[in-house]
Amino acid sequence: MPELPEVETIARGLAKRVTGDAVESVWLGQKKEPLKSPASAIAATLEHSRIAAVRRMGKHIVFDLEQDQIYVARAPSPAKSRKADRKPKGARTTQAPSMMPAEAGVGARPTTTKAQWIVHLGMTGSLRVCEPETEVAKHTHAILRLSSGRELRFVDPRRFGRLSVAQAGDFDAAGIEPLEADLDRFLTLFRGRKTPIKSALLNQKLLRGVGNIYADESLFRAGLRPRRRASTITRDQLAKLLLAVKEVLKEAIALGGSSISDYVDADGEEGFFQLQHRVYGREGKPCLVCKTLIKRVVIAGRSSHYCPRCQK
DNA sequence: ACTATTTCCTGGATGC
DNA sequence: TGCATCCAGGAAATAG
Repeated sequence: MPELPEVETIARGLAKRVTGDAVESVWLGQKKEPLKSPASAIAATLEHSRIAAVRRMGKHIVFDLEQDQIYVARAPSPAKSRKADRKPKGARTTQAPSMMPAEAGVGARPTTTKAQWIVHLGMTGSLRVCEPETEVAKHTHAILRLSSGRELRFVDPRRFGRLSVAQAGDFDAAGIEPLEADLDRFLTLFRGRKTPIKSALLNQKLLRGVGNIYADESLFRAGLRPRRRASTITRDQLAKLLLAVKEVLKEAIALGGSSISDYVDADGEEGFFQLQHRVYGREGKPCLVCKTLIKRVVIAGRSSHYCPRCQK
């Protein structure tokens, strides 16, 4: 269940491995859930693009792409392009268009277009760099063939993950980055909100990147119960919460994230922050501070763990 | 405009 | 051993 620290770890690992590489061809599976943009748009944007950078925005992994245009194709009529988009079901692979230099026309100048490939891993999504001969895992939904000869594969059994493309600059995850938030901006997020603070922390339109584990851990460190109404929390308590959120996220990034279920980073390494969890997954166990048994309640459909004594 | 609840998915764990 | 049931959870959709 990749949250901000896991996504950060994965993005860093991928950046190390594929920055500067180019996408030669793309295969997309027939399952439609993982594709947020049309398959044709994803393939067209990725193919023949260089990966200029890989970074994290909230829980999204953003691949910054650059593509040299040899010539600017005449825009096809809408009806024609609609038809061209309708590909047969099953394996979809597009071939490189034959670009004859003559077609470029005299005086045509190469231009570079910039775009982005955006990956959300959902619960069980993973991106793997592997050799072409590696057996294709079950639930593989996308394979990018790279000019280095390797492949970048998107695997996601539960299909909560999402792939999309955007023109450069068009993609902007909602909410503020918790690690960049200052107190004033943090305070405005909760002003007048009657929702439980746990729900507010999970709301990506407010704060991006915090998920169930880090919400629970942050609330424990701040001494706040998950059900506390956001608007009833004092400025001082929110200041403490912001510090707790940043501290938890930074510590988790330093340890490579939390490995529960089968999370591993781009190198197949497990994270170690799960060993630092003080409340998450510890229902019925003694609080590490006061020995009171940790409670679990459901908020916004999520398991929420807290110490009834340390958190008010 | 907010807030709360339901839905989508599969694999692993549990119970009989 | 086998089969049914439940649970995990991010975010979009739906309902209130």
